[in-house]
Amino acid sequence: MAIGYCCISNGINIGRRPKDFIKVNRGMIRKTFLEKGLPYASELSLLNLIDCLEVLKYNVKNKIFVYRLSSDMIPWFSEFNLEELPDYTKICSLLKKIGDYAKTNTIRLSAHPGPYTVLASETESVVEKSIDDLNKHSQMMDLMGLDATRYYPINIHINTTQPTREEAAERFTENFFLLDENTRKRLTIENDDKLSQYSVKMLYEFIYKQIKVPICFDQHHYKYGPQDQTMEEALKLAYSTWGSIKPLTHMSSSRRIEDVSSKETAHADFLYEKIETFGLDFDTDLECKEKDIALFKYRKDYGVL
DNA sequence: CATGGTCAAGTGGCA
DNA sequence: TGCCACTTGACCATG
Repeated sequence: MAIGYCCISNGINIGRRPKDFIKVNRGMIRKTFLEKGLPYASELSLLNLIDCLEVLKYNVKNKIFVYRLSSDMIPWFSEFNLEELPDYTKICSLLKKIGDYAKTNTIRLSAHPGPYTVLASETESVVEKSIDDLNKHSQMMDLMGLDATRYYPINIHINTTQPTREEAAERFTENFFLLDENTRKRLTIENDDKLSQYSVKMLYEFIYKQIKVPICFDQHHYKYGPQDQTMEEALKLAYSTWGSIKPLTHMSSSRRIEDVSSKETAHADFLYEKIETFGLDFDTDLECKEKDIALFKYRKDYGVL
């Protein structure tokens, strides 16, 4: 099992002055985008991608071979196509470098578009934007030269249950076919942390059975989602959907351990429990606020690499 | 350089 | 009804 973290490295900036911070998610507010437009978006994208490569090098130095790419590397990407950026050529060559570096060093990259990506939305414009967003994630991976397989997954939640779980899931399976081919080959789906949303079993019944999209198991979400299986059953069912690809899972602890006033579904700074594998081999993203620092602590606390 | 108000997007749960 | 949470706080005007 290889363990990684998501998007932001906290450790890489220890000892650096704020102006020298390495970060992959420089952005801007709407007002600035309207004022400065594509040239500035291009400039920030370049800086983010340069730093992304630095983060990968830092990861290898620290024996971290699983890493989730930030979805915020290209600011305002919903508003233009990559080809429109003044630095398009440089951006392509950087993406290629990132992919080459990842492959040479066997880093497993993934992406996880967020709450605004609702492929199953009842609103047509939201579906269109979601398709565009997913295809753009896939396009970046294409430019990185990454295989279009679930070894480099683009993982999403269903993000809606309107008007019912079953109907939303059905829309998901229909809209799936509107995605670019490589996007479809990369897509995976994740269980939710709310009783009203999707358990692993529901994803399996409503979606996997129809379109064979593998299920990314989130152990923390499992605890707060519909309790229709034991954790072992849910993990094993999700595991069974990955075929020959090593499954990817998510792990985190409840923030309530650190702050009794916070919501139990919120994520903690660190992981406070050992990852239960039930004898299976899979990769894991730690979803902890302290990022790579949380990974180092986990290794130390549990004596694992 | 530090601080605090403000900030694209969709959906759902909670005070 | 408005805020929080979500895969991740960060931007930027001001002092």
